[in-house]
Amino acid sequence: MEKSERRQQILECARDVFSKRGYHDAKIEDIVTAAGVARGTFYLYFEDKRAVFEEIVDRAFAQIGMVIVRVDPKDKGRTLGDQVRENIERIVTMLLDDQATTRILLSEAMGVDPAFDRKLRAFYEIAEKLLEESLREGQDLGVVVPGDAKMLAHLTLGALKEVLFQMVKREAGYEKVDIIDGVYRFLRQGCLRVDGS
Amino acid sequence: MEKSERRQQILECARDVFSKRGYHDAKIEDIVTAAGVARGTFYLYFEDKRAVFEEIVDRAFAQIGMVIVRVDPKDKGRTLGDQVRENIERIVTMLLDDQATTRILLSEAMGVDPAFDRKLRAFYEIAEKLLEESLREGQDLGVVVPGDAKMLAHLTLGALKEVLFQMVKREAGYEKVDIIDGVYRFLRQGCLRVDGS
DNA sequence: ATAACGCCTGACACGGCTGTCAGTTTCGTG
DNA sequence: CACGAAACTGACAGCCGTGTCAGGCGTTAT
Repeated sequence: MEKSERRQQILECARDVFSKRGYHDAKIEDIVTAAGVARGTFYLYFEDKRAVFEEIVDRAFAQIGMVIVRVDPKDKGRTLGDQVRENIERIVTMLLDDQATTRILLSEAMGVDPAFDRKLRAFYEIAEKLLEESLREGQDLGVVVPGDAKMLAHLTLGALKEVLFQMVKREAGYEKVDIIDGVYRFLRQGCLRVDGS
Repeated sequence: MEKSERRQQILECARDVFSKRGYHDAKIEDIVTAAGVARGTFYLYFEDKRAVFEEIVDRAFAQIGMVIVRVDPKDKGRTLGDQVRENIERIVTMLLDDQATTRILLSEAMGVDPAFDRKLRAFYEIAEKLLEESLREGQDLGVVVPGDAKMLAHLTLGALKEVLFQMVKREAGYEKVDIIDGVYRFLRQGCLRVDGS
């Protein structure tokens, strides 16, 4: 078996094990057993446990980064709403496509170790800033409600994250299109229809 | 020092240590050092590490349970909107009041061990079911948008959780009232004002 | 004074997991 | 086939944190 091939195989097995057991409960032994190789082989391809984990997360982040497209108000072909919706669709599609990794991102990644936590936060902060800026632009254009853009970004991301988390954690069987639709409508109109303040 | 007093003291120190370092990175040594007692003393009051952690989480859940009040459509004194808002206010107040515990609940609790994870999920499921039912009632009354009530529950809880998480994780200085307001408005009207589907 | 009690102590044994490395097998090449 | 290189193996040493327990110390009762 070729070197890069084996590496990839171990990486995938590690991903599955992390996804199932969580970072701390995943033993190197589990990974190598899943991959059908000996303990030592693992260390030929990866520095240590944390290094594999980091690579899994890094790849996932890179993919997410690729998939987000800035909304363009001047695009005459598609409405702003469509563009937003398409972003949601691309993100959801990607995450549902590799559910094991998504499970890792959304529930196991935090609490690995302090240094790793910082790294994670740095990424989230970038994503968040991007969304926040977009929202602020949207406010100037009058397509986003006024108010603290940063908080709106948190609210939005939180809602999306939770639904996806539920989707991958329990194997709750939403259809992809239902998720996209549900999230989009929630962003457009919230959920309450009460009078008052 | 009295028994119950010491117990409480160790509990609080444990909470702080867990909050700062996360469950796995928190050593018994850290806890007893913080409490200014010897290693053995800890084990006079708690079965083991996991038992303290469980107690911290249990107490927090109990408190949350106390604080949620069912919305009553027949209440003539307060509108439904006010009642929802008051629920948000009570929850937010409680969680911001003990930020260390909130930090534990929102970021360290998952991934402790498989058995504990199940327990956590059970709780969330109850909270979720409660909200889901309320939303469904609301839909019958026409004060909640139509659509999958379970998904609306996830979206709502996710948005709330994320904002609180940001609040306690970074020491981002929102005012309590801003959070309550932000969340409430998000639930009432979402954030997008675009045309189309 | 001393016994009995409650509370506390910290050195230590134990177990589990990691990362290593000397040795083995497999592969490719002349 | 024979030889070197490359890939793999798994027993093992070392580490680290846990939970224990035999004993210490102060206080109250006799």
